[in-house]
Amino acid sequence: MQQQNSRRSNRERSDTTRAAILDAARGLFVTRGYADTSTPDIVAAARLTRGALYHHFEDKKALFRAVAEREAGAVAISIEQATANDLTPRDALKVGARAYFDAMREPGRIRLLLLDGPAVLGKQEMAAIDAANAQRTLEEGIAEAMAPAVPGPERLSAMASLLSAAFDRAALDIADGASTDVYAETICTLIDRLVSA
Amino acid sequence: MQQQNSRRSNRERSDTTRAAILDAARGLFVTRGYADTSTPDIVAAARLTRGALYHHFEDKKALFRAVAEREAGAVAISIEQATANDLTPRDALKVGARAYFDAMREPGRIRLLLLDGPAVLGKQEMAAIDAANAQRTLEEGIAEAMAPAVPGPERLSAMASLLSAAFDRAALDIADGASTDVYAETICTLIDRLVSA
DNA sequence: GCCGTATCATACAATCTGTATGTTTCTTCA
DNA sequence: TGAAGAAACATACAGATTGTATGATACGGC
Repeated sequence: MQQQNSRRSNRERSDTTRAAILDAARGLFVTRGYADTSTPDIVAAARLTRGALYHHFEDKKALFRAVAEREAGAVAISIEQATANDLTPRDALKVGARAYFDAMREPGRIRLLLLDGPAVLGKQEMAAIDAANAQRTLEEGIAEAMAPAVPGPERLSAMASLLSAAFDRAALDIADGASTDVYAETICTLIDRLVSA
Repeated sequence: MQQQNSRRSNRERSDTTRAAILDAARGLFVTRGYADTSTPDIVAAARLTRGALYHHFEDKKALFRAVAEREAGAVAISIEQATANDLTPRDALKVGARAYFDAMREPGRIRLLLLDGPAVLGKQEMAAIDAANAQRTLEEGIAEAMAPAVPGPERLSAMASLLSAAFDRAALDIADGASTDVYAETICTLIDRLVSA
């Protein structure tokens, strides 16, 4: 006889508490930053205990990694949706940039992905999280847009990295009050001139 | 009767211990990162005690700020020296970029100024530290190089910010093993195309 | 030479992280 | 179905860290 509704499968229990911890952690990481957020505060916000946290995550850094991965995934999905229509490679770059700016306006993503992320996880790991596909897609986009005058792989990779850095900085400046339109236009001219060799 | 050479002025005492703390802190911040460096470790490396540290610096963050400021100042001097000769505005941008890459190869500067800095001090304060003059010089350089087709102040500021972000990313990638020459050339073409409106 | 202050050392309280251990709930299988 | 075992979670603990408060020593002005 299973008592009313208090009987839940282990999988179900794990999923809900894991999600609760992730949500609470995201909220605190965003408002206070990673360093100034304590695990007691996180579990208090999630109405749990530190036992649950350390059962689901190896340590505080692993929890942050999970939060950052989830956030980066959401950003990636937004961009994919925006560039799903068949566009010219050059327009895909521009539309993708605009979609990235819009996605990064979601409060907290700047701090999570561009400020705390690199410091907490290191540049390598952070790049692996969001650029696993982004870097490759960017390279492909640039290559197609510049065809047939495609630069060598090293130059291409460098161009993609620099362009992605410009995207990040644009998102940062926009979050600090700069005009999205001005930056979108500036990025567009940047793409145009970069591509029109 | 002043005992042999142990008599030093207060100013002298302060300067040496302050420098010792800064040096020790820099070394540890660079190798372990800000978060994984403890104040006991810092003062142990400086052969002092935490009392001295908290006498000279308000807290750990203030110490980091002092270290970062000193480092950013050194970078700025390197760039100024490199661009001191009278060059065309466009060449000044290119030479300055190259000087920046070289200056940032000094071990630890990447971590201090580009990774930990923004996370610990925030984007605003970090920008105030290194871009106080850099941003303005960059804008002037771009404006002169693009003359007479100078864009409006908003666009100009955006271009300078994006270009500076590209510089930073280039320094990061170079620190991760990318070729300095490839990135220097890529930055040069980027400048050429951006400027030749 | 003495008193106030700056410099630095030591001691302390509060907090946090990670782990170890205990308790409850679910799952499996005989 | 009913233990036995494992998973999920709570509690307790040890070590370390930060910032402050207090104490000792060296310097500076009168």
